Amino acid sequence: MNECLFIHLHSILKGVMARKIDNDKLVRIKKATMKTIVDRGIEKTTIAMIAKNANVSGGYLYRLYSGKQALIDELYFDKVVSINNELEILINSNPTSVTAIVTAFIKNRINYAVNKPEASKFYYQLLHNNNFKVDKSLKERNLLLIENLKSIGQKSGEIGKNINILQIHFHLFIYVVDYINFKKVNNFGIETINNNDVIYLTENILNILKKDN
Amino acid sequence: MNECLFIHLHSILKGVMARKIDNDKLVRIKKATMKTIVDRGIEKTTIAMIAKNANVSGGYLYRLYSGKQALIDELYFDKVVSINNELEILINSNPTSVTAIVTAFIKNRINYAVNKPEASKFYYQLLHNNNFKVDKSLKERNLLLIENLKSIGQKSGEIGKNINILQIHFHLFIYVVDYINFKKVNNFGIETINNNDVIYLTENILNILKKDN
DNA sequence: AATGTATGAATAAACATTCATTCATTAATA
DNA sequence: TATTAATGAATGAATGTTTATTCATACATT
Repeated sequence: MNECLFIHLHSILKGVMARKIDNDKLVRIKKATMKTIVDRGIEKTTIAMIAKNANVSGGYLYRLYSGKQALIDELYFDKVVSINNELEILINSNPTSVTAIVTAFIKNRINYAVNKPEASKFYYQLLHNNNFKVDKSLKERNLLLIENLKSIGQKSGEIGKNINILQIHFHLFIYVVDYINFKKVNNFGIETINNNDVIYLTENILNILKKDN
Repeated sequence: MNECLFIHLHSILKGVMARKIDNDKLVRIKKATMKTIVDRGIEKTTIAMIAKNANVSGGYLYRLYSGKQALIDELYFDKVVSINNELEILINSNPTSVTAIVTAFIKNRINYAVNKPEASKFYYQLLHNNNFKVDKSLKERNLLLIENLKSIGQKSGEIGKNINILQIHFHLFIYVVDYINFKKVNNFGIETINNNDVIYLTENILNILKKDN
Protein backbone atom coordinates (compact mmCIF):
# COMPACT_ATOMS: atom_id res chain seq x y z
CA MET A 1 0.00 0.00 0.00
CA ASN A 2 2.57 2.55 1.04
CA GLU A 3 4.95 1.30 -1.55
CA CYS A 4 2.25 1.44 -4.15
CA LEU A 5 1.38 5.01 -3.21
CA PHE A 6 5.02 5.93 -3.33
CA ILE A 7 5.46 4.55 -6.80
CA HIS A 8 2.34 6.29 -7.96
CA LEU A 9 3.32 9.73 -6.66
CA HIS A 10 6.78 9.17 -7.94
CA SER A 11 5.59 8.49 -11.43
CA ILE A 12 3.34 11.54 -11.36
CA LEU A 13 6.15 13.76 -10.18
CA LYS A 14 8.46 12.40 -12.81
CA GLY A 15 5.83 13.01 -15.48
CA VAL A 16 5.57 9.38 -16.42
CA MET A 17 3.30 8.73 -19.33
CA ALA A 18 2.53 5.25 -20.45
CA ARG A 19 2.04 6.32 -24.04
CA LYS A 20 2.76 9.55 -25.79
CA ILE A 21 -0.49 11.28 -26.60
CA ASP A 22 -1.00 11.57 -30.31
CA ASN A 23 -1.58 15.31 -30.26
CA ASP A 24 -2.80 15.20 -33.77
CA LYS A 25 -5.84 13.24 -32.62
CA LEU A 26 -7.70 16.17 -31.13
CA VAL A 27 -7.12 18.19 -34.27
CA ARG A 28 -8.24 15.28 -36.42
CA ILE A 29 -11.40 14.84 -34.38
CA LYS A 30 -12.26 18.52 -34.65
CA LYS A 31 -11.70 18.57 -38.39
CA ALA A 32 -13.60 15.33 -38.90
CA THR A 33 -16.54 16.61 -36.88
CA MET A 34 -16.80 19.74 -38.95
CA LYS A 35 -16.32 17.92 -42.23
CA THR A 36 -18.87 15.24 -41.44
CA ILE A 37 -21.48 17.76 -40.35
CA VAL A 38 -20.88 19.91 -43.42
CA ASP A 39 -21.10 16.90 -45.73
CA ARG A 40 -24.08 15.13 -44.22
CA GLY A 41 -25.88 17.57 -41.94
CA ILE A 42 -26.11 17.35 -38.17
CA GLU A 43 -29.09 14.98 -38.18
CA LYS A 44 -27.26 12.34 -40.19
CA THR A 45 -23.89 12.70 -38.50
CA THR A 46 -23.01 9.88 -36.12
CA ILE A 47 -20.20 9.45 -33.66
CA ALA A 48 -19.10 6.39 -35.60
CA MET A 49 -18.72 8.42 -38.77
CA ILE A 50 -16.78 11.16 -37.04
CA ALA A 51 -14.48 8.58 -35.47
CA LYS A 52 -13.92 6.89 -38.82
CA ASN A 53 -13.15 10.15 -40.60
CA ALA A 54 -10.74 11.07 -37.81
CA ASN A 55 -9.02 7.65 -37.85
CA VAL A 56 -9.79 7.23 -34.20
CA SER A 57 -11.72 4.55 -32.36
CA GLY A 58 -15.31 5.32 -31.48
CA GLY A 59 -14.80 5.14 -27.77
CA TYR A 60 -11.87 7.49 -27.82
CA LEU A 61 -14.08 10.49 -28.42
CA TYR A 62 -15.50 10.02 -24.95
CA ARG A 63 -12.07 10.52 -23.46
CA LEU A 64 -11.97 14.04 -24.83
CA TYR A 65 -15.65 15.01 -24.80
CA SER A 66 -18.56 13.93 -22.66
CA GLY A 67 -20.66 13.22 -25.74
CA LYS A 68 -21.80 14.23 -29.14
CA GLN A 69 -23.62 17.38 -28.07
CA ALA A 70 -20.65 18.57 -25.99
CA LEU A 71 -18.28 17.98 -28.87
CA ILE A 72 -20.31 20.04 -31.31
CA ASP A 73 -21.09 22.69 -28.69
CA GLU A 74 -17.43 23.24 -27.94
CA LEU A 75 -16.44 23.62 -31.56
CA TYR A 76 -19.24 26.11 -32.12
CA PHE A 77 -18.63 28.13 -28.98
CA ASP A 78 -14.91 28.32 -29.73
CA LYS A 79 -15.75 29.87 -33.05
CA VAL A 80 -18.20 32.36 -31.57
CA VAL A 81 -15.65 33.41 -28.98
CA SER A 82 -12.93 33.89 -31.54
CA ILE A 83 -15.15 36.05 -33.74
CA ASN A 84 -15.91 38.23 -30.75
CA ASN A 85 -12.23 38.41 -29.83
CA GLU A 86 -11.53 39.52 -33.35
CA LEU A 87 -14.16 42.25 -33.22
CA GLU A 88 -12.77 43.45 -29.90
CA ILE A 89 -9.30 43.79 -31.36
CA LEU A 90 -10.64 45.66 -34.38
CA ILE A 91 -12.57 48.06 -32.17
CA ASN A 92 -9.54 48.72 -29.99
CA SER A 93 -7.27 49.35 -32.93
CA ASN A 94 -9.74 51.60 -34.80
CA PRO A 95 -11.35 53.61 -32.01
CA THR A 96 -12.83 56.29 -34.25
CA SER A 97 -13.93 54.65 -37.50
CA VAL A 98 -16.79 52.23 -37.95
CA THR A 99 -15.93 51.98 -41.63
CA ALA A 100 -12.45 50.69 -40.81
CA ILE A 101 -13.79 48.18 -38.31
CA VAL A 102 -16.53 46.87 -40.56
CA THR A 103 -14.26 46.65 -43.59
CA ALA A 104 -11.65 44.67 -41.70
CA PHE A 105 -14.27 42.45 -40.09
CA ILE A 106 -15.83 41.56 -43.42
CA LYS A 107 -12.44 40.98 -44.98
CA ASN A 108 -11.71 38.50 -42.22
CA ARG A 109 -15.03 36.70 -42.74
CA ILE A 110 -14.34 36.31 -46.43
CA ASN A 111 -10.79 35.14 -45.88
CA TYR A 112 -12.08 32.63 -43.40
CA ALA A 113 -14.68 31.33 -45.84
CA VAL A 114 -12.07 30.99 -48.56
CA ASN A 115 -9.22 29.57 -46.50
CA LYS A 116 -11.18 27.37 -44.09
CA PRO A 117 -14.27 26.42 -46.07
CA GLU A 118 -15.12 23.46 -43.86
CA ALA A 119 -14.96 25.41 -40.62
CA SER A 120 -16.81 28.29 -42.18
CA LYS A 121 -19.69 26.14 -43.43
CA PHE A 122 -19.85 24.38 -40.06
CA TYR A 123 -20.25 27.72 -38.31
CA TYR A 124 -22.91 28.80 -40.77
CA GLN A 125 -24.96 25.65 -40.16
CA LEU A 126 -24.89 26.01 -36.39
CA LEU A 127 -25.67 29.72 -36.55
CA HIS A 128 -29.14 28.81 -37.81
CA ASN A 129 -29.75 25.74 -35.69
CA ASN A 130 -31.96 26.22 -32.64
CA ASN A 131 -30.33 23.33 -30.81
CA PHE A 132 -27.06 25.17 -30.49
CA LYS A 133 -27.39 28.46 -28.73
CA VAL A 134 -24.57 30.40 -27.17
CA ASP A 135 -24.87 31.05 -23.46
CA LYS A 136 -25.92 34.25 -21.78
CA SER A 137 -22.46 35.58 -20.88
CA LEU A 138 -21.29 35.23 -24.45
CA LYS A 139 -24.37 37.04 -25.70
CA GLU A 140 -23.81 39.83 -23.21
CA ARG A 141 -20.19 40.24 -24.17
CA ASN A 142 -21.29 40.51 -27.79
CA LEU A 143 -23.87 43.15 -26.95
CA LEU A 144 -21.22 45.19 -25.13
CA LEU A 145 -18.97 45.12 -28.17
CA ILE A 146 -21.82 46.24 -30.38
CA GLU A 147 -22.55 49.06 -27.92
CA ASN A 148 -18.95 50.19 -28.31
CA LEU A 149 -19.23 50.12 -32.05
CA LYS A 150 -22.45 52.07 -31.87
CA SER A 151 -21.01 54.84 -29.74
CA ILE A 152 -18.02 55.15 -32.07
CA GLY A 153 -20.39 55.43 -35.00
CA GLN A 154 -22.61 57.98 -33.37
CA LYS A 155 -19.69 60.19 -32.51
CA SER A 156 -18.34 60.00 -36.05
CA GLY A 157 -21.75 60.26 -37.69
CA GLU A 158 -21.40 56.87 -39.35
CA ILE A 159 -24.34 55.39 -37.45
CA GLY A 160 -27.78 57.02 -37.39
CA LYS A 161 -29.51 58.11 -34.18
CA ASN A 162 -32.32 55.58 -34.35
CA ILE A 163 -30.26 52.52 -35.16
CA ASN A 164 -30.43 49.94 -32.41
CA ILE A 165 -28.10 47.23 -31.17
CA LEU A 166 -30.03 44.39 -32.76
CA GLN A 167 -29.91 45.98 -36.19
CA ILE A 168 -26.14 46.34 -35.93
CA HIS A 169 -25.76 42.81 -34.64
CA PHE A 170 -27.92 41.35 -37.38
CA HIS A 171 -26.15 43.04 -40.26
CA LEU A 172 -22.66 42.41 -38.96
CA PHE A 173 -23.02 38.85 -37.70
CA ILE A 174 -25.81 37.31 -39.76
CA TYR A 175 -26.19 39.25 -42.99
CA VAL A 176 -22.50 38.98 -43.78
CA VAL A 177 -22.17 35.28 -42.99
CA ASP A 178 -25.34 34.42 -44.89
CA TYR A 179 -24.35 36.40 -47.94
CA ILE A 180 -20.93 34.80 -48.13
CA ASN A 181 -22.36 31.32 -47.73
CA PHE A 182 -25.12 31.96 -50.19
CA LYS A 183 -22.74 33.17 -52.84
CA LYS A 184 -20.38 30.24 -52.36
CA VAL A 185 -23.08 27.58 -52.40
CA ASN A 186 -25.16 28.94 -55.24
CA ASN A 187 -22.69 29.92 -57.89
CA PHE A 188 -22.53 26.42 -59.32
CA GLY A 189 -19.80 25.45 -56.93
CA ILE A 190 -17.36 28.00 -58.23
CA GLU A 191 -15.90 30.07 -55.45
CA THR A 192 -16.55 33.59 -56.59
CA ILE A 193 -16.23 35.33 -53.29
CA ASN A 194 -13.48 37.92 -53.59
CA ASN A 195 -12.40 41.41 -52.60
CA ASN A 196 -15.23 43.05 -54.53
CA ASP A 197 -17.55 41.43 -52.04
CA VAL A 198 -15.75 43.18 -49.20
CA ILE A 199 -16.56 46.52 -50.77
CA TYR A 200 -20.09 45.46 -51.68
CA LEU A 201 -20.99 44.20 -48.21
CA THR A 202 -19.29 47.05 -46.40
CA GLU A 203 -21.12 49.65 -48.45
CA ASN A 204 -24.45 47.92 -47.98
CA ILE A 205 -24.04 47.69 -44.23
CA LEU A 206 -22.73 51.21 -43.77
CA ASN A 207 -25.59 52.62 -45.81
CA ILE A 208 -28.08 50.69 -43.72
CA LEU A 209 -26.51 51.83 -40.47
CA LYS A 210 -26.19 55.43 -41.54
CA LYS A 211 -29.78 55.88 -42.59
CA ASP A 212 -32.09 57.27 -39.94
CA ASN A 213 -35.42 55.53 -40.02
CA MET B 1 -60.43 -11.95 -59.60
CA ASN B 2 -62.92 -10.33 -61.97
CA GLU B 3 -65.40 -10.01 -59.22
CA CYS B 4 -62.81 -8.47 -57.00
CA LEU B 5 -61.95 -5.94 -59.65
CA PHE B 6 -65.64 -5.21 -60.16
CA ILE B 7 -66.24 -4.59 -56.51
CA HIS B 8 -63.23 -2.34 -56.33
CA LEU B 9 -64.31 -0.25 -59.31
CA HIS B 10 -67.84 -0.25 -58.01
CA SER B 11 -66.81 1.11 -54.69
CA ILE B 12 -64.74 3.78 -56.38
CA LEU B 13 -67.58 4.77 -58.70
CA LYS B 14 -70.10 4.82 -55.92
CA GLY B 15 -67.68 6.64 -53.68
CA VAL B 16 -68.10 4.01 -50.98
CA MET B 17 -66.02 4.69 -47.96
CA ALA B 18 -65.92 2.31 -45.06
CA ARG B 19 -65.21 5.09 -42.65
CA LYS B 20 -65.45 8.78 -43.10
CA ILE B 21 -61.98 10.17 -43.38
CA ASP B 22 -61.26 12.52 -40.55
CA ASN B 23 -60.24 15.39 -42.81
CA ASP B 24 -58.91 17.23 -39.86
CA LYS B 25 -56.21 14.61 -39.47
CA LEU B 26 -54.06 15.81 -42.33
CA VAL B 27 -54.20 19.36 -41.04
CA ARG B 28 -53.39 18.20 -37.53
CA ILE B 29 -50.42 16.21 -38.78
CA LYS B 30 -49.08 19.16 -40.72
CA LYS B 31 -49.45 21.51 -37.79
CA ALA B 32 -47.96 19.01 -35.36
CA THR B 33 -44.98 18.42 -37.62
CA MET B 34 -44.21 22.10 -37.82
CA LYS B 35 -44.78 22.70 -34.14
CA THR B 36 -42.63 19.77 -33.06
CA ILE B 37 -39.78 20.77 -35.34
CA VAL B 38 -39.97 24.38 -34.20
CA ASP B 39 -40.03 23.38 -30.54
CA ARG B 40 -37.36 20.70 -30.56
CA GLY B 41 -35.38 21.01 -33.77
CA ILE B 42 -35.32 18.55 -36.63
CA GLU B 43 -32.69 16.31 -35.06
CA LYS B 44 -34.75 15.66 -31.97
CA THR B 45 -38.12 15.38 -33.67
CA THR B 46 -39.49 11.84 -33.91
CA ILE B 47 -42.44 10.38 -35.75
CA ALA B 48 -43.85 9.29 -32.40
CA MET B 49 -43.81 12.85 -31.10
CA ILE B 50 -45.44 14.22 -34.21
CA ALA B 51 -48.16 11.56 -34.01
CA LYS B 52 -48.76 12.30 -30.35
CA ASN B 53 -49.01 16.03 -30.91
CA ALA B 54 -51.41 15.41 -33.79
CA ASN B 55 -53.56 12.97 -31.78
CA VAL B 56 -53.03 10.34 -34.42
CA SER B 57 -51.56 6.88 -34.22
CA GLY B 58 -47.95 6.47 -35.19
CA GLY B 59 -48.66 4.15 -38.08
CA TYR B 60 -51.27 6.43 -39.59
CA LEU B 61 -48.64 8.85 -40.80
CA TYR B 62 -47.47 6.21 -43.25
CA ARG B 63 -50.88 6.16 -44.89
CA LEU B 64 -50.43 9.79 -45.91
CA TYR B 65 -46.68 10.03 -46.35
CA SER B 66 -44.05 7.50 -47.32
CA GLY B 67 -41.89 8.49 -44.36
CA LYS B 68 -40.47 11.18 -42.19
CA GLN B 69 -38.30 12.79 -44.84
CA ALA B 70 -41.19 12.88 -47.35
CA LEU B 71 -43.47 14.47 -44.77
CA ILE B 72 -41.08 17.28 -43.98
CA ASP B 73 -40.09 17.68 -47.62
CA GLU B 74 -43.65 18.14 -48.71
CA LEU B 75 -44.43 20.75 -46.09
CA TYR B 76 -41.33 22.68 -47.00
CA PHE B 77 -41.80 22.45 -50.77
CA ASP B 78 -45.43 23.53 -50.44
CA LYS B 79 -44.26 26.65 -48.70
CA VAL B 80 -41.57 27.39 -51.27
CA VAL B 81 -44.10 26.96 -54.08
CA SER B 82 -46.62 29.24 -52.44
CA ILE B 83 -44.06 31.98 -51.90
CA ASN B 84 -43.17 31.78 -55.57
CA ASN B 85 -46.82 31.83 -56.56
CA GLU B 86 -47.22 34.91 -54.46
CA LEU B 87 -44.29 36.65 -56.09
CA GLU B 88 -45.65 35.77 -59.52
CA ILE B 89 -48.99 37.34 -58.71
CA LEU B 90 -47.30 40.46 -57.38
CA ILE B 91 -45.17 40.78 -60.51
CA ASN B 92 -48.19 40.36 -62.77
CA SER B 93 -50.23 42.90 -60.89
CA ASN B 94 -47.43 45.49 -60.66
CA PRO B 95 -45.69 45.20 -64.01
CA THR B 96 -43.79 48.46 -63.80
CA SER B 97 -42.77 49.00 -60.18
CA VAL B 98 -40.22 46.99 -58.24
CA THR B 99 -40.95 49.14 -55.21
CA ALA B 100 -44.59 48.08 -55.22
CA ILE B 101 -43.68 44.41 -55.64
CA VAL B 102 -41.02 44.40 -52.94
CA THR B 103 -43.17 46.35 -50.50
CA ALA B 104 -46.08 43.98 -50.91
CA PHE B 105 -43.84 40.94 -50.75
CA ILE B 106 -42.25 42.04 -47.50
CA LYS B 107 -45.62 42.97 -46.03
CA ASN B 108 -46.77 39.43 -46.76
CA ARG B 109 -43.68 37.91 -45.14
CA ILE B 110 -44.23 39.93 -41.99
CA ASN B 111 -47.94 39.14 -41.85
CA TYR B 112 -47.09 35.50 -42.26
CA ALA B 113 -44.55 35.63 -39.43
CA VAL B 114 -47.05 37.34 -37.15
CA ASN B 115 -50.15 35.32 -38.06
CA LYS B 116 -48.61 31.89 -38.57
CA PRO B 117 -45.58 31.97 -36.31
CA GLU B 118 -45.19 28.20 -36.24
CA ALA B 119 -45.24 27.79 -40.01
CA SER B 120 -42.97 30.77 -40.43
CA LYS B 121 -40.36 29.46 -38.00
CA PHE B 122 -40.56 26.02 -39.60
CA TYR B 123 -39.84 27.53 -43.00
CA TYR B 124 -36.94 29.51 -41.57
CA GLN B 125 -35.34 26.41 -40.09
CA LEU B 126 -35.53 24.43 -43.32
CA LEU B 127 -34.28 27.35 -45.39
CA HIS B 128 -30.92 26.94 -43.70
CA ASN B 129 -30.78 23.14 -43.51
CA ASN B 130 -28.67 21.41 -46.14
CA ASN B 131 -30.71 18.23 -45.92
CA PHE B 132 -33.74 19.91 -47.41
CA LYS B 133 -33.07 21.40 -50.80
CA VAL B 134 -35.72 22.33 -53.32
CA ASP B 135 -35.51 20.57 -56.66
CA LYS B 136 -34.15 21.94 -59.89
CA SER B 137 -37.42 22.88 -61.53
CA LEU B 138 -38.48 24.91 -58.54
CA LYS B 139 -35.13 26.69 -58.51
CA GLU B 140 -35.45 27.45 -62.20
CA ARG B 141 -38.94 28.83 -61.82
CA ASN B 142 -37.67 31.08 -59.07
CA LEU B 143 -34.81 32.32 -61.23
CA LEU B 144 -37.26 33.16 -64.02
CA LEU B 145 -39.36 35.21 -61.65
CA ILE B 146 -36.31 37.08 -60.46
CA GLU B 147 -35.34 37.71 -64.08
CA ASN B 148 -38.75 39.30 -64.61
CA LEU B 149 -38.31 41.45 -61.57
CA LYS B 150 -34.88 42.48 -62.75
CA SER B 151 -36.07 43.56 -66.17
CA ILE B 152 -38.89 45.57 -64.63
CA GLY B 153 -36.38 47.28 -62.37
CA GLN B 154 -33.92 48.01 -65.12
CA LYS B 155 -36.59 49.61 -67.28
CA SER B 156 -37.78 51.76 -64.39
CA GLY B 157 -34.31 52.52 -63.11
CA GLU B 158 -35.01 50.90 -59.76
CA ILE B 159 -32.35 48.22 -60.25
CA GLY B 160 -28.76 49.04 -61.16
CA LYS B 161 -27.05 47.72 -64.27
CA ASN B 162 -24.57 45.49 -62.51
CA ILE B 163 -26.94 43.83 -60.09
CA ASN B 164 -27.20 40.11 -60.72
CA ILE B 165 -29.91 37.52 -60.15
CA LEU B 166 -28.29 36.03 -57.08
CA GLN B 167 -28.07 39.37 -55.33
CA ILE B 168 -31.76 39.97 -55.91
CA HIS B 169 -32.64 36.47 -54.81
CA PHE B 170 -30.56 36.71 -51.66
CA HIS B 171 -31.98 39.99 -50.47
CA LEU B 172 -35.58 39.14 -51.26
CA PHE B 173 -35.70 35.52 -50.09
CA ILE B 174 -33.05 35.21 -47.41
CA TYR B 175 -32.29 38.64 -46.01
CA VAL B 176 -35.96 39.38 -45.37
CA VAL B 177 -36.76 36.04 -43.78
CA ASP B 178 -33.65 36.11 -41.62
CA TYR B 179 -34.25 39.64 -40.42
CA ILE B 180 -37.84 38.93 -39.44
CA ASN B 181 -36.86 35.78 -37.60
CA PHE B 182 -33.95 37.42 -35.91
CA LYS B 183 -36.04 40.28 -34.64
CA LYS B 184 -38.75 37.97 -33.36
CA VAL B 185 -36.40 35.56 -31.61
CA ASN B 186 -34.02 38.05 -30.09
CA ASN B 187 -36.23 40.73 -28.67
CA PHE B 188 -36.69 38.82 -25.43
CA GLY B 189 -39.69 36.99 -26.82
CA ILE B 190 -41.70 40.13 -27.45
CA GLU B 191 -43.03 40.26 -30.96
CA THR B 192 -41.91 43.64 -32.15
CA ILE B 193 -42.18 43.05 -35.85
CA ASN B 194 -44.57 45.62 -37.28
CA ASN B 195 -45.26 47.91 -40.22
CA ASN B 196 -42.18 50.00 -39.55
CA ASP B 197 -40.18 46.93 -40.46
CA VAL B 198 -41.88 46.80 -43.86
CA ILE B 199 -40.58 50.28 -44.60
CA TYR B 200 -37.19 49.55 -43.09
CA LEU B 201 -36.61 46.35 -45.05
CA THR B 202 -38.02 47.71 -48.29
CA GLU B 203 -35.80 50.77 -48.15
CA ASN B 204 -32.73 48.72 -47.35
CA ILE B 205 -33.34 46.31 -50.21
CA LEU B 206 -34.21 48.96 -52.77
CA ASN B 207 -31.12 50.94 -51.88
CA ILE B 208 -28.96 47.86 -52.27
CA LEU B 209 -30.51 46.97 -55.63
CA LYS B 210 -30.34 50.50 -56.95
CA LYS B 211 -26.71 51.05 -56.23
CA ASP B 212 -24.34 50.24 -59.07
CA ASN B 213 -21.25 48.53 -57.84
C1' DA C 1 -71.44 -8.37 -45.00
C1' DA C 2 -68.12 -5.82 -47.24
C1' DT C 3 -64.58 -2.63 -47.25
C1' DG C 4 -61.62 0.94 -46.31
C1' DT C 5 -59.95 3.60 -41.98
C1' DA C 6 -57.20 3.62 -38.06
C1' DT C 7 -54.59 1.59 -34.37
C1' DG C 8 -50.50 0.54 -31.66
C1' DA C 9 -47.74 -3.42 -30.47
C1' DA C 10 -43.98 -5.66 -32.73
C1' DT C 11 -39.82 -5.41 -35.48
C1' DA C 12 -35.53 -4.36 -37.01
C1' DA C 13 -32.11 -1.03 -37.79
C1' DA C 14 -29.34 2.67 -36.16
C1' DC C 15 -27.26 4.89 -32.63
C1' DA C 16 -24.68 6.87 -28.49
C1' DT C 17 -22.23 5.31 -24.91
C1' DT C 18 -19.58 2.01 -21.98
C1' DC C 19 -15.98 -0.95 -20.52
C1' DA C 20 -13.08 -5.04 -20.51
C1' DT C 21 -9.12 -5.61 -22.91
C1' DT C 22 -4.90 -4.65 -25.54
C1' DC C 23 -0.99 -1.90 -26.55
C1' DA C 24 2.95 1.34 -26.25
C1' DT C 25 5.94 3.63 -23.34
C1' DT C 26 8.75 4.51 -19.43
C1' DA C 27 11.01 3.60 -14.82
C1' DA C 28 13.08 0.45 -12.11
C1' DT C 29 15.91 -3.41 -11.53
C1' DA C 30 19.52 -6.70 -12.36
C1' DT D 1 22.10 -3.20 -21.66
C1' DA D 2 18.30 -6.34 -21.24
C1' DT D 3 14.26 -7.47 -18.70
C1' DT D 4 10.23 -6.61 -16.15
C1' DA D 5 6.54 -4.04 -13.87
C1' DA D 6 3.53 -0.35 -13.97
C1' DT D 7 0.68 2.89 -16.21
C1' DG D 8 -2.30 5.33 -18.95
C1' DA D 9 -3.66 5.56 -24.05
C1' DA D 10 -6.50 3.51 -27.26
C1' DT D 11 -9.50 0.09 -29.02
C1' DG D 12 -13.83 -1.87 -30.66
C1' DA D 13 -17.20 -5.37 -29.40
C1' DA D 14 -21.08 -5.31 -26.41
C1' DT D 15 -24.99 -2.86 -24.40
C1' DG D 16 -29.10 -0.62 -23.98
C1' DT D 17 -31.82 2.89 -25.90
C1' DT D 18 -34.18 5.21 -29.39
C1' DT D 19 -36.32 5.29 -33.75
C1' DA D 20 -38.63 4.63 -38.21
C1' DT D 21 -41.44 1.51 -40.24
C1' DT D 22 -44.62 -2.47 -40.71
C1' DC D 23 -48.61 -5.26 -40.13
C1' DA D 24 -52.13 -8.01 -37.92
C1' DT D 25 -56.08 -6.55 -35.91
C1' DA D 26 -60.07 -3.77 -34.58
C1' DC D 27 -63.35 -0.39 -35.86
C1' DA D 28 -66.84 2.42 -38.42
C1' DT D 29 -69.65 3.12 -42.23
C1' DT D 30 -72.56 1.82 -46.05
